[in-house]
Amino acid sequence: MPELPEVETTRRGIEPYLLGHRVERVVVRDPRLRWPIPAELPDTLRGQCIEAVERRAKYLLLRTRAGTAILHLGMSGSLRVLPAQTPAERHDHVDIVLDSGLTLRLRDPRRFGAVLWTGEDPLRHPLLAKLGPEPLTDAFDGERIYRLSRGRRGPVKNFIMDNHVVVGLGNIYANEALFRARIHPSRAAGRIARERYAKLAETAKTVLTEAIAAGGTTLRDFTREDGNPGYFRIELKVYGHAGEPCPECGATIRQTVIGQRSSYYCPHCQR
DNA sequence: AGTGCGGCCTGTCCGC
DNA sequence: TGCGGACAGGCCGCAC
Repeated sequence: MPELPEVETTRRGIEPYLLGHRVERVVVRDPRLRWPIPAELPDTLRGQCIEAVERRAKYLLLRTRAGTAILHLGMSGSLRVLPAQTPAERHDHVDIVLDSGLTLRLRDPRRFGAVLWTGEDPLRHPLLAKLGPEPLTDAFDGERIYRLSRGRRGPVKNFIMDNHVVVGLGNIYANEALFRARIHPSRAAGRIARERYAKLAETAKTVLTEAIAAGGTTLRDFTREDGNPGYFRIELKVYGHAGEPCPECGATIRQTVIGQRSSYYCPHCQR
């Protein structure tokens, strides 16, 4: 599923094809995403020039003078840039056709994604207004999460995956960041020292930065039919490695369920 | 306010 | 070989 690094790589991949281009038409083949695609979106977006392609958390923002399209890829969504006449396949739900003859095509088999529209400041949109800081900015640091964590009794893994605390730490990168910080995923968030949170903020930044860099080096050609976003081949040290030896100490990596999510950790390194 | 969890979806994999 | 069922997962929104 697209996590923050994939979304950021997608943003960088599609941006050159969108920026400064006018929307010729919008084709909605299936409006049934997480929320229905607003019926008026095609008419509203048509004729608009795309002035910016931004990302906030895992939302992509296509800014125009009239308003902003808000896209989310959910778990299975992907965006590609194709010649507009390329036949749509199964699960290709939306086309944003540009004056260049290319189209931005959204595919989302599981339809957990979203395409919304707002005429106001998108950062004030209900879905975005209460989000925590971006993980790769100075607003996210150990001090902040240490403060927010006081009194929290739930597992630290749930805590750092909470979008009000920090955005963009999905299941995979939460597992990896906790491993690198040597923190046990089910430890109560409120019972972790300040210095350990400083370390966690640092490892979270590092793992996300590495993943974005990997996305850059393996950058798919977004204009190609097979330019299909997938997992980045960064080296995941614990995620998906249950039963294998820990790369640090050789103990067997364990898998458990925390907050209804698969969690991987080294029982020896992580406390 | 914090926490837990149901629900939305479909492709993939497993066991029978 | 076919088929049912479990599983995966972001994240909203509700219940406690």
